Amino acid sequence: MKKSENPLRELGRRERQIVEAVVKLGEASVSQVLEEISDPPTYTSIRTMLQLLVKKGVLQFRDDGKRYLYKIKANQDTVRTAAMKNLLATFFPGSASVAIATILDLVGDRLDADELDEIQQTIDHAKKENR
Amino acid sequence: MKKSENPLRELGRRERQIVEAVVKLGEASVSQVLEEISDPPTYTSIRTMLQLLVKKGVLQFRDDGKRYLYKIKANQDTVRTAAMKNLLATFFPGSASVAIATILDLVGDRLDADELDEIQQTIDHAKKENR
DNA sequence: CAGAGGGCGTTAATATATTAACATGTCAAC
DNA sequence: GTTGACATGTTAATATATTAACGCCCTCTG
Repeated sequence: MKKSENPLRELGRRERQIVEAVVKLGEASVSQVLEEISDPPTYTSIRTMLQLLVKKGVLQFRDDGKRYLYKIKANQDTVRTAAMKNLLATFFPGSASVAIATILDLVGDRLDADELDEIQQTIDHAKKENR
Repeated sequence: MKKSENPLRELGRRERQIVEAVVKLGEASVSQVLEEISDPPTYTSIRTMLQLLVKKGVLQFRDDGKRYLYKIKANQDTVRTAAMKNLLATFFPGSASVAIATILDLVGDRLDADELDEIQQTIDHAKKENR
């Protein structure tokens, strides 16, 4: 099967939806994926897709007692970074600050002081790097 | 055709790729989309997809002399925000700071002082809001 | 132990996405 | 004025994604 820098971009609608569910859950059974999806097909269909995605090399699975648990094959961080990179290039070309503003806007209230501090530190760090 | 909060999520592989190209370019002709895509099919194929996407209500087009220019139908900001929201929920569940750190990491060197200041101001603003 | 619930393996049918051929039209250059 | 580049309209073939049926195997429970 074909290998890509960003396997997530090579997928169809449903495939993508399922992979995203798995990524979000970290590691998931068929049932969990089923619950995660808002407009799900049958249990069997999801299972077929998961198998297909394994065959394509996007997911991997392991035995957990009597059922399987699926997770993404590539490194989590790699996938995250690739996804963010793509998003920036597509929706926020050359304006990191706008992207960050959008995040802050989205997170809104649910942002506690600790997280804000973490972000502040990250910024400070970037400033030093850039000096 | 069906309408969705986030039309980008309803698309197949190629459809998505094409829409992303259009979004990135803001407004684009068939040729421009063709150039934007790394592994493009024929000119005619892209044209068919663009037409289909118009029929689906994802894109709109207008006459520009002898050719058409396509752009996304929904509001740009809405699309941006929806895309970011989805990315956060999927890849950075509950960790806005990690997402921001990832951005800063990605942007890296290409980040000039002005942009850093803008970001800083955004953070400051968020801090006040949150007090 | 019979039956229900839940899981997997295999295979097939269907829907949709994807690619592209063919016919036409326009404009600019030779 | 004829040719070539580039554009569109229409229609069809093909590939792929998507859905799901069917059969079998466990394990729990009445």
